[in-house]
Amino acid sequence: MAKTHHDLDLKEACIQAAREVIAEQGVEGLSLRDVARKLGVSHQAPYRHYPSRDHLLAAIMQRCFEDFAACLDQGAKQHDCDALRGMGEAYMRYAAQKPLEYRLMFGTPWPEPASHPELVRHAVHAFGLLRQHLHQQLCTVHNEPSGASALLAQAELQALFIWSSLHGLASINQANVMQHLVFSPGVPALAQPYLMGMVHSALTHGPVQAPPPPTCGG
Amino acid sequence: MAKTHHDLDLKEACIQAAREVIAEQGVEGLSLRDVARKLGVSHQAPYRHYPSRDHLLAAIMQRCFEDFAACLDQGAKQHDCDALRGMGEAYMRYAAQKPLEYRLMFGTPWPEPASHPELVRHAVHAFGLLRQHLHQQLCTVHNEPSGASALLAQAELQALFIWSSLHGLASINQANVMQHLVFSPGVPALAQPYLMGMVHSALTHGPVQAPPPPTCGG
DNA sequence: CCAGGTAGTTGACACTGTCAACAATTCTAA
DNA sequence: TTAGAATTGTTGACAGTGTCAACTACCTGG
Repeated sequence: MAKTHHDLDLKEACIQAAREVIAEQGVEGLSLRDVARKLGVSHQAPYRHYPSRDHLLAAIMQRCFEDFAACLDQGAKQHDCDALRGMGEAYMRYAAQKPLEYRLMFGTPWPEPASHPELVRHAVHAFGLLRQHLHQQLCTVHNEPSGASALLAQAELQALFIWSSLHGLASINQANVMQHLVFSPGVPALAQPYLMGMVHSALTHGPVQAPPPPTCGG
Repeated sequence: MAKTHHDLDLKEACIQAAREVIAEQGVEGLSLRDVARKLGVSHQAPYRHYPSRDHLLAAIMQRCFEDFAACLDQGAKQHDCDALRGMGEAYMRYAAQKPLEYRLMFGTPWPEPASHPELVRHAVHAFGLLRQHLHQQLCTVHNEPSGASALLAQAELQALFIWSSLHGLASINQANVMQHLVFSPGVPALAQPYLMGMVHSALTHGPVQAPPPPTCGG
């Protein structure tokens, strides 16, 4: 009885076990055979449920994106007087607390995307949360209907800017270079609030337009 | 004659060949045995010059950081009426033109850093260029001696902000998610100049300080 | 009772990084 | 000049991986 059913489906158990391995050793340390051993089944058993290692990885990444989006959503609601800041802090919290999952989502070359449309859907959804929020906010401020496409484009630019800054800091924070840079005292702790203040400032004041590149004197 | 000397040292030829493989297939596709085959030597020959695959990788990453730093330097000099913008554009150009090298430097888990101090040195140097430039600029503006430590800390915060934004955008641009996001027309092309304008704006106006988190109403 | 599908097993293959032992070449010192 | 040592490269092995193919146990519908 217990031998055939592994108390969960093997399909689900694979994801579970693989996520544990990844959370301990990172993606590079994940091998299907390890997962199989961990579950006490033969090295080919997982292949009954996932056609290849990449498919299992895709399934795991999908779960991570779900978690991540939920985390952003919760951050936005919790900090509801400034939902944008709430999302931003939730973003950085997730990256700090689950560095290997974060790396898996944003730092690992994806498996063939064509064969994993579900994964793409979930990934796009997470970005959509940010874009949607910014769009709505812009429409409220400008007092225009939410169909205005100029505002949508602007919201997308803002979203890309915010996303870039946050992702950049998160990514740099867990990069190995960071541990070897020597900063003035207090700088590492101040980096995140400072960056969020700068982002806020840029959103408030708008961009400074670039001077035309060829001639330098203005 | 040619058989023993491979017209370059084998040591150098390994780096060369490996960089080609990486530029074609990425780090994941790199195998020492492939390199050896490509050079027409036995699969163990590279081991005479690099104790392990990681050591070869470290040597390659070091070269990439040298190239990268040189690229930033040149960008700063070329665009000398606004050296900061020059560096920024050089940064993004490098990331766009050599995505796999960029990924190798900033997106790959490093080999044991303790055993590769040279690599660390070169990596730190690239960041130092940015920090140093900002520090100097701040000192000029504030008319203070360049030993002032408060200004150094501020320069470091600015450097981290700039670096985060640029790295974030570069990283997102080559992330697989990006290809599947649907944007309003013109947005992808505008993303980089917009972001640089926002960064410029934030540097001009300074950060907006975060409200205290616990109570929301101001 | 039996055919067929599902889930899991065993065994093989090509590939990887790495260790050990061996050969050839070059350098060095008497 | 020559003997020994060091450098450099080769061959062969081992454990590990992902994956294909063939085989077995089970459960289910007719």
